[in-house]
Amino acid sequence: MTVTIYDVAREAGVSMATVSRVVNNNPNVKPQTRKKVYEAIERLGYRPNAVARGLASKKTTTVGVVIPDIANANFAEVARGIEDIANMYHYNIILCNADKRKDKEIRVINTLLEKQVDGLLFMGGAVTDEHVQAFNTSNVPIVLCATTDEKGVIPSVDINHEEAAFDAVNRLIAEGHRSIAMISGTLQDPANGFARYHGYKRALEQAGIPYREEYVRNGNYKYESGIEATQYFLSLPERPTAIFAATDEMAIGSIHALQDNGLSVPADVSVISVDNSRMASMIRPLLTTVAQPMYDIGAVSMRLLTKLMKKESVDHAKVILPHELIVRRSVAAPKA
Amino acid sequence: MTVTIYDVAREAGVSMATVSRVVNNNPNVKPQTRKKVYEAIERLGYRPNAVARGLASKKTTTVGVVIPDIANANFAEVARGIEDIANMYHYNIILCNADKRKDKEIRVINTLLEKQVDGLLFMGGAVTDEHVQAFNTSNVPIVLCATTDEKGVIPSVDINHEEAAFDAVNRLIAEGHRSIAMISGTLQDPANGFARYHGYKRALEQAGIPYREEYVRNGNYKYESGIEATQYFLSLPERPTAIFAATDEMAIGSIHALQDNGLSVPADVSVISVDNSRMASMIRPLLTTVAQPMYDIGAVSMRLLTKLMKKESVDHAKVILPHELIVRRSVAAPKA
DNA sequence: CTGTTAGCGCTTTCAA
DNA sequence: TTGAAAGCGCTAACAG
Repeated sequence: MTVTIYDVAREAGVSMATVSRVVNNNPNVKPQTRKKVYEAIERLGYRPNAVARGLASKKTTTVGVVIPDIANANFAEVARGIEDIANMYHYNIILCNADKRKDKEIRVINTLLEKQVDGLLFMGGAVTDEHVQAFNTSNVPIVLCATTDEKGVIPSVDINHEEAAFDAVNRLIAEGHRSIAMISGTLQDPANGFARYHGYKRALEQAGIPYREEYVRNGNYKYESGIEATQYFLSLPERPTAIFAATDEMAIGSIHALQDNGLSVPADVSVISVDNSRMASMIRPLLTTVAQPMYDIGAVSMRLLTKLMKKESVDHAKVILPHELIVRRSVAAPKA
Repeated sequence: MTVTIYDVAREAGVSMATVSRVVNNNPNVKPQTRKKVYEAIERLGYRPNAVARGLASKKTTTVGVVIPDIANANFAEVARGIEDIANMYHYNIILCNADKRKDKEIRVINTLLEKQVDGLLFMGGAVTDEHVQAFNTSNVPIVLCATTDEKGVIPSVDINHEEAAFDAVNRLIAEGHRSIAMISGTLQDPANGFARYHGYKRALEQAGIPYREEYVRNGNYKYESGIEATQYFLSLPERPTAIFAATDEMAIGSIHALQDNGLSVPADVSVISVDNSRMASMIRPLLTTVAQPMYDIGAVSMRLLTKLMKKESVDHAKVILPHELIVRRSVAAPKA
C-alpha cells in the first residue's frame, strides 16, 4: 500500500541506509548513487514518514504553541510571527487554545509533551509553580511569549507593560491633564491587567497627582466595557479630562461613549491606550496609543527557541522588546 | 533516561500489553491490575510517547490545517472553531499559513501528509487540479473550509458568497437606491472576490438597473482601499447614493472617506457590506452587513472531518451554511 | 483477563 | 562510499 524506504532501496538497488542518507542530504553519497535513488523515489512516489523518523531520531521538528485564544487579534499576530520564523527553520506548529485557564494550560502542555514536540512556546495567564512543574517533567526547551514568570527563571520575550502604560499616561500629563481616569483590565492578569494599572499609578505619583479610587474602572478588554466604564466616568460629579484605556478596544468604546454623549474627542476629553491594533487607525479620531510589537514578540521568541533547541548558548534568555508611543489625534490639551 | 511502557510493565509486574490496555482504557483489564498499573505509572512519572503510538497504530490524532493567514480576523475565527471541535474529539491541530500562494499551499499539504496527519482542513485561494492531485497522493480525508473546488468533488463547508452579496445589494435596492457602487475584492479570488461581484451584478440585473463600469472599483479587502475607492466614487460626475463593499474593513474605510468629505452616512450615502466582523459594531454609524458564520464554518468542517476520519457515512459532503443580513444603521433611503 | 511476539518506517552506529 | 543490523516505544493480533 504505502511505499517505504525499503521499497525505494530495492528499486534503486541500494540499502535503506543509503536512501536515508539521500533523503537527509547526507553528503557522503556518490552523486551517481544519489541520482539513482532520486529516480527511484520519483518513480515510486515515495514520501518519508515523519512519524517513523521522529521515533528513530527523537526529533519531530514540531513545536507546541499554547495560546490563550487564536481569535484574539493580538495573539493571532504573535502566532503569525511564530509561524513565520518556525517555517524559516523548518519547524511546524501545533497550536492549542487554552483560554488562560490554568487547568486547560496544564493539560495541553502535557499532551504537547506526549507528542514529543522539540520545544514549547507558552502564552497564557500567570505562570505559576504548577506550570513550572509541568515544564520540568521534560527536557524540552520552553520560552514564554508575551508573559513572564514571577521567579524569572524561564526564558521569555515580552514588552514592559508597566512602562508602556507609564508612557501613555505621561503623555496625557505632558499635555497638561491632571484629571486622568483609567479603564483597566482585570487586575488578576499580570501583564495587561496589573502591570498597566501600576504604570498608571506610578505616572500619577511621579507627577504629584493624587490617586482617586473613582477614576479607575475595571473592564474586560472589550469594546462594550469601554463604553460602560466611560458612562460611569461621565456620571461622576467631577469628570476626568482624559481617559487611559488598557486596550485599544476599550479606548474605542470610550471614544464612542463620549461622542454618543455629545462630547468631542479630543477637544472635550482625550483618550489614549496601548496596543496599536489595526483598529486604532480605523476610527475617528485616529487613536493615540502605545504600540506593542506583537508580531516581533512571536518571531523573537520562536527564534530564541530554535537556539535553545539547538543547544546554542544564549546570552540573554529574558528579552524585553521596545514599545513605542504612536501619536495620532485622540489626545489634546485639556480645555482651559 | 525516559521511562517507557516497558519500565512500567516491569514495575507493575505485568506485560507491556497490559500497560497498553490500561493506558488506552481497554475494558478488558481486571480492576485490580489496572490499579497496580496506574500506581506504577504514577511512581515512575510515565508519559506515553505519542510518536511511537502513532507509528504502531498508524493514527496520530492530529489534523493539518492550511490557512491563508492566521492574523486575519476571519480566518482566526474559523481556526478557533476548528480547534474547539478538534479538542472535543481529542485531536490536535498543526497550523500552517500559506498566504493563498499555490506553491506554498502545495508544499505545506505535502509536509502535513509526511507528518501523517489523520485528516486535512484546507482554506486557501482557488482549489486547482494541482491541489486535487496533491490531495490524491494520500488517502487521508480532506475537507475544504470556506472554499470550494470548481469540480465540486471534495467535501467542503462554506457559505454562498454570491447569495450573500446578492442579499446585501438587494437591501439597498429595497431601500430605493438605483445608483449603487461596489468596492470589490480581487476578482481572481473565487469566494470573496468573484462570487460577491456576481451577486452584485445579479441583484442589479434583477432590479433592471443598468450595470455601470465606473461604479465598480477593485480593492484589496483593506481599510485603505475602501477609502481610495470611495474617493474615486466621489470624484465621479454622478456619484452613487449607496456603496456595497465586499468586506467590512473596506466598508469602514468607505464610511470614513465619506465622513471626511463632509458627507453623512446614511443620510447622504448608504453603506453595506459582508462579514459582520467585530468592527461592524465598533463604528459610527453601526454597520449594516451580512454575517458570515466563520466560527461555525470551522466547527462544522472539523466535525465533518471527524466523521470522514472515522469512515462514518456522510449524507451531504458539501455543506452551505446560512448567512444573515444584520440590519444596523448605515443604510437608509436615498435623498429624494 | 493477560502475555508473547511481530512489526510500524526510519535513523544510526559499526564494519567493511 | 556503502551496507547490516539493532533499536526507537508502542499497538495489535493471537494464543492461552
